[in-house]
Amino acid sequence: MAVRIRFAPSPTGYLHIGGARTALFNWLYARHHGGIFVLRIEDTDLERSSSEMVEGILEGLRWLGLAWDEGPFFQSQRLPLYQQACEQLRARGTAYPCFCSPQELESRKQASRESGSAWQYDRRCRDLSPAAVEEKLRQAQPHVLRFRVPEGRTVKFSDRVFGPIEVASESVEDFVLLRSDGRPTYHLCVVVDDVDMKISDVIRGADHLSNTSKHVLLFEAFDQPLPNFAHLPLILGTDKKRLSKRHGATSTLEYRKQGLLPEAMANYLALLGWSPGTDRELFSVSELVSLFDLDRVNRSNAVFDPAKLEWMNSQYLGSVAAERLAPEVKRLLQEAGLWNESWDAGGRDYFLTAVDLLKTRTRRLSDFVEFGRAFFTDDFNYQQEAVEKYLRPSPQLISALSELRAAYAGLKPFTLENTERVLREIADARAVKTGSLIGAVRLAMTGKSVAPGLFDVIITLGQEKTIQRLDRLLNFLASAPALKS
RNA sequence: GGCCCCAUCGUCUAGUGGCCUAGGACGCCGCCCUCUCACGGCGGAAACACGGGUUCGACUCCCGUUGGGGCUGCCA
Repeated sequence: MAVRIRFAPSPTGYLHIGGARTALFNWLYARHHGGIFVLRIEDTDLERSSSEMVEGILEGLRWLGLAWDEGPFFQSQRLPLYQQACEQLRARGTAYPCFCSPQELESRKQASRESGSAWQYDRRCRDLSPAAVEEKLRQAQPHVLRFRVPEGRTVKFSDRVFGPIEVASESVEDFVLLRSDGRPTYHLCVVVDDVDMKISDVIRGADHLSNTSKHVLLFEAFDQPLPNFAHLPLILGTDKKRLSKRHGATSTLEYRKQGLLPEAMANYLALLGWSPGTDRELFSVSELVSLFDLDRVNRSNAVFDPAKLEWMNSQYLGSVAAERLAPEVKRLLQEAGLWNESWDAGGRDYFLTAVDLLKTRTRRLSDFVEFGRAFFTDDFNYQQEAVEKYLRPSPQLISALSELRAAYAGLKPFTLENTERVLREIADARAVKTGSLIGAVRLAMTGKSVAPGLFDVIITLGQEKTIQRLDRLLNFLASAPALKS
């Protein structure tokens, strides 16, 4: 049987981490089995759905590289299909109109709660006489359509992750299929659509595990075979509560904004609830596709750990080619107003070298802008703590610096070896600790006490800029005698 | 409350009755490398929720307890 799977988000919220993981698992499963990945937007609750949310969800999926083969289909545009399905059920007697108003229901629910018993729809309208129903209908009494849950049944299905599940039909209530305004509900739509779209495997969050018994009953009512079900354990926040807006940046797109690489995100998400069974943790997307399958999906919920995600991102940042990072860094620099057009042309090599130097020291893309500022502009300040640490202006330091400046100005091949040799010689000759001199020069070059290897920085910046920056530091020292010594 | 599900280091996980004095990863701590930081390398602290069974033998199987999660909407 052809593998056809679907991701069916509801546009009542953004694509959060849990949704992204569900989408990823669906996508991986489809790719692994050479199947079709259908995207379906479940927007039957139109008050709470919005096109902005839809766009955000699509954007999130695109960012993660989860291309869909069919859709997006919108349930709001398939209403006739659901109406027709309802008529079918009605004709077969497996659905009935219910005239209880929300208020009535609420008060009865309240009453039963106060008496200490568990509430479930009391089926008051389940067995109204045909005449009574007709009369109420003629009076245009508002009503919903409910599913007639069979009695004395054990609903069974086998979940690919959770195994065999059995539920007594008594614990399933006569749920609503059609709202009083005629719009269908989720339970009806999923089943109708999964049948219509010939979905072979339903892979979704475990929050739907209990709902599945309703769906199984519906499939049966339509005389349709069950798809395979696979429920994914939920992703929880650090407080072990289900992930929600409350937990900060849970929108997937928010992570893009924070400088995450989509491949790192996908890699991290793949390992939440699934394991390849080996000690390896870093996988390319194509490796994930070939390794992934449902049989190694866990049953227990997982806590989302931002620290590990960030670590994984740093692994990708450090190992990926500078060319891959270039467009991302460019975007960030443009936003920061630091982008120089020449870096797309003659200055390309310089730009890529800078990216290479910085990438093992970054955990997020945004670090390129802050941590790497001195590579992209002359407009940087001397970090206060770096000044305090490396600029105790002793006569030796100052004369060593000016000697270095002079030596660098005349250095013929301005290479890594030469710049380092010269500096060390001067430090020795002036009885200045090499580390101190290096620290001071690093401050001159970057304004910071932390940076890539000094001589890498120097030869990347080039002779001219190196000298300019040494001059700037010398001026600073000359005009700042107030520094504590 | 009722129904369903889950339970290995703080977190993600490996483990499928003896290979476990429980392995890996993140985070944390120490050391090495070293011009700082990062990378990398080495080492350390850190877990089978509890109680009963079953078995020659349980992290692994069964039952119970506890804890956690989900559903219980004219949300999805």
